Amino acid sequence: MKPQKASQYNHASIEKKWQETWQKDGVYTTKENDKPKQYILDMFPYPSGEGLHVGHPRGYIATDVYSRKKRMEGFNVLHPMGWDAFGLPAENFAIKHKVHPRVAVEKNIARFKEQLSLIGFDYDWSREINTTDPAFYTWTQWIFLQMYKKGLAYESSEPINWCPSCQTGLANEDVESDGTCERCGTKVEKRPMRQWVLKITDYADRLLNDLDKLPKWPEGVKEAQRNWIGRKEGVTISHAVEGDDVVLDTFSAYPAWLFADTFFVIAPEHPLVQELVRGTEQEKPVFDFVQEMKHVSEIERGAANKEKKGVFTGKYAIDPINKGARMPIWVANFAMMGFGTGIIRCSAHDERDFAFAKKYDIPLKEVVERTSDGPINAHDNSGVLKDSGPFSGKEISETLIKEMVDWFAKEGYGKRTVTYKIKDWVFSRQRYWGEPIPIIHCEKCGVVPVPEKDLPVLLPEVESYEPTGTGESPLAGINEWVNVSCPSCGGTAKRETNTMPQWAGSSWYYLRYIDPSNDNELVDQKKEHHWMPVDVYVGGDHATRHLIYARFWHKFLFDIGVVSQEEPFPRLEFLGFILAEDGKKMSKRFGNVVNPDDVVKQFGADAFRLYEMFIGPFESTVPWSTNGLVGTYRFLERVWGYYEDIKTVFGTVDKYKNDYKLDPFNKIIHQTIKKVTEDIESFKFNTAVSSLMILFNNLKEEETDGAFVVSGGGFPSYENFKKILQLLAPFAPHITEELWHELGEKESIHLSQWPTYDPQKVLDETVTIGVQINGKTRAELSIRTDASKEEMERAALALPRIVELLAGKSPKTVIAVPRRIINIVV
RNA sequence: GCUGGGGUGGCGAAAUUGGUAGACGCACUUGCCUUAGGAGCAAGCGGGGCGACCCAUGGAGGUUCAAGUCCUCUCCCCAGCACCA
Repeated sequence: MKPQKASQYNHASIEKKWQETWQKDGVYTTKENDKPKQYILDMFPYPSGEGLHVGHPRGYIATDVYSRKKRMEGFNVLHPMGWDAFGLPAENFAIKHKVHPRVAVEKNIARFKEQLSLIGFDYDWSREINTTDPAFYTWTQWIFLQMYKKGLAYESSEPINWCPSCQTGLANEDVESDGTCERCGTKVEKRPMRQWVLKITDYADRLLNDLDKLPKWPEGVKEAQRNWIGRKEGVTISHAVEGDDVVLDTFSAYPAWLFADTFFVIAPEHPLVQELVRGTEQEKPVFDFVQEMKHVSEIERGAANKEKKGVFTGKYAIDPINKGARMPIWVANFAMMGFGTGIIRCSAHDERDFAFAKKYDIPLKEVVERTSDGPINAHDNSGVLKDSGPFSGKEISETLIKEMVDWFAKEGYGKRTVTYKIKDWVFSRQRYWGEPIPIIHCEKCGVVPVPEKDLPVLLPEVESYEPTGTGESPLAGINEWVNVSCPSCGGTAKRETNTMPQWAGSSWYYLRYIDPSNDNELVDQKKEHHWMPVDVYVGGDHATRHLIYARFWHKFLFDIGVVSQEEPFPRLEFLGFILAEDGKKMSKRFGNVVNPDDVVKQFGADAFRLYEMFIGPFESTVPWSTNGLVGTYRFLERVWGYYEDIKTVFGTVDKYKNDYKLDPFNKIIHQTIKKVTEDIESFKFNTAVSSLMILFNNLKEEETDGAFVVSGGGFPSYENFKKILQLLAPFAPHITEELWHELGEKESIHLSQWPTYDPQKVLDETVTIGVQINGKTRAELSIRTDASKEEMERAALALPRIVELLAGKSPKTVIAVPRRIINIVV
């Protein structure tokens, strides 16, 4: 019998002890040295008032495992953590509870840190950063000024998205596809107002093309960015209007139907509409329609099944393509000012246009043989063109579309044009809790940037954080802050009172960790060159927002010589969420939140960490299961119990170390070293954990046949047992540290050298393979790994079971694949 | 509608990238121990059949000695984008 003992595994005391020791000894402090570097980064959190639930730390645990392993492999590891603390939630909390947002943020950060510390992370807290720290945001403002100098930050008064609840303007990226505010779910309105805008469109092509240089990004994220950038090549065609000086421009990326187009529609808010109808008898009906449309938001108008409505302007445009044809011009709800030119050439082949034409009896022309009733849809790339000039008789294809674009441009029907879905980044917010935009408005000089020596422009104290709702930020009310003298002429001037959006700080924060106390420059060039790029960037969400903005800023910083690479994050690991046990999103609202503090208290940080890595593939969304966690807890109890057994059997560690010469588990240990090493590298943590479990299951079963035999189990050698602990150390840092020291080690296991495997020892000398007859497995064969095909065939045909089944029939062929399979075909 | 990712036991999932499908964990069943708290040990656990066997990776075809994996068609689920001109 194996010695039976109650487990002495006391996670609470072990974990507390080592967390304190690691901190005291500065085990995880990153110092500059000559070792090869690894910069491992989490998307830093927004410290909300709700605290963490068990879903949040999944990514942090992954980077923790990865960075611990890298450190043990001899890399100089930078694994920092910080806080993305500007933004609306803290401000709303502050308004509600009448405290300064800074106070709320400090409290939340303290709470987050406390929760994180219980889990035993290896963050280098000496590099902690906070986007609301003036020493940090001075550089956010500095980058803005550099963009301003390069003409990439400009003022605009175009109508922008306005959230009536948050009372601030928003970027397109902050609006959900159903037209609601990403923060609060309120319907977003269009509202003209003065704002600061960053010219991200200047970088659109590079942001798009360089995605191809990121092979280690998930395809889905890259595709989302491509869609968001939305680059389209096509032709812009200009049309003269009969009896008018007006020219109508239309854009087409799909010119297959240009010969079919018979009418125009213009967006109601298009300025040309007024010109077209001024003084005509259509002026009144058109004006009424435009007024009506003003009350309907663009998003509502865009709802897929919205009825098509419009009014005839009474005017005709001349079609240069179908020589001189007269095309009636309509104003219609389905044309959008924000898309293309706001004017559409319409044909029978577009579902929308078709429905509209039928409703108002507008003549149509078809350029494709029809096979069914109703519209022939654009973009299905099928059909043979007719009545289409030189393209008649040609089959529609992607190549033909490209040819047509070229032809229309070459023949002078239109100009080649590229359009983008991505719009310039609306960068001002009419709220308090953000970085002040470092600009001064002078009566005489106009817009004057704050001189760099005057940075940071500190966010002033204010009586009320309430948004004013007038399109001015609460800062506008602080006269002593707003009124300044112009840095250029000394005359009276006013500060810009808009603040930056939440995304500002996160667009460059990863550079700050490199040199967190550097107040002289954004980042020391030499250190930047040493640490960048980030080797692994881990996070979820933000496929298009943060990850596009950060790439944009980084490219800009590259252009002005501050950073040395064009892309900040060559490898991105996207993580899946953890749902509640009921399969729903974990949320206070559903009352299904599991708190990591409770889990850690009951089962310990190690079991929690191990479970979060074991729960499923890192990138997939999976439901939480406290029962599943019990499994990893039991596993750690077994690990602990295994050490207890060693002590019981050998008496002392010294005896185990010096007198025990057997090692029945050498092979599987080497196999596990290989598996765990490779799996951590490729973020396959679930199978790494499973291979460690398999290893321990085997340790139990193996028999030793010499001295120190415990009936029912043998032990690995002292050295090999330490290797096993090392493999487990990144996942379960506390229990392994404790046992490591129990085994007589003085240094931290986390600073020890990662075990390597001997490729020779990984190979089995025999394998069990399946023997199939006509592709169906009928027997098993245990054979030497290096057996030749002939040997395998002979051995398989000699198996009694096979002889019996063949019943004298001779096989047609035998396929023997060494170390894989034997298939006998009869 | 477009794009991306998926559909494998009761559940979370593995599968050497074309080679014995279901590793590992949970749940469950049986037995031992008789156990204070999600304890331990042994055995079992996709479905059907007493059986040798048969059927099984959303569905239907195909390629192959061999398909969860490759090809064609098709049906669902999740995410992002969408009256995109």
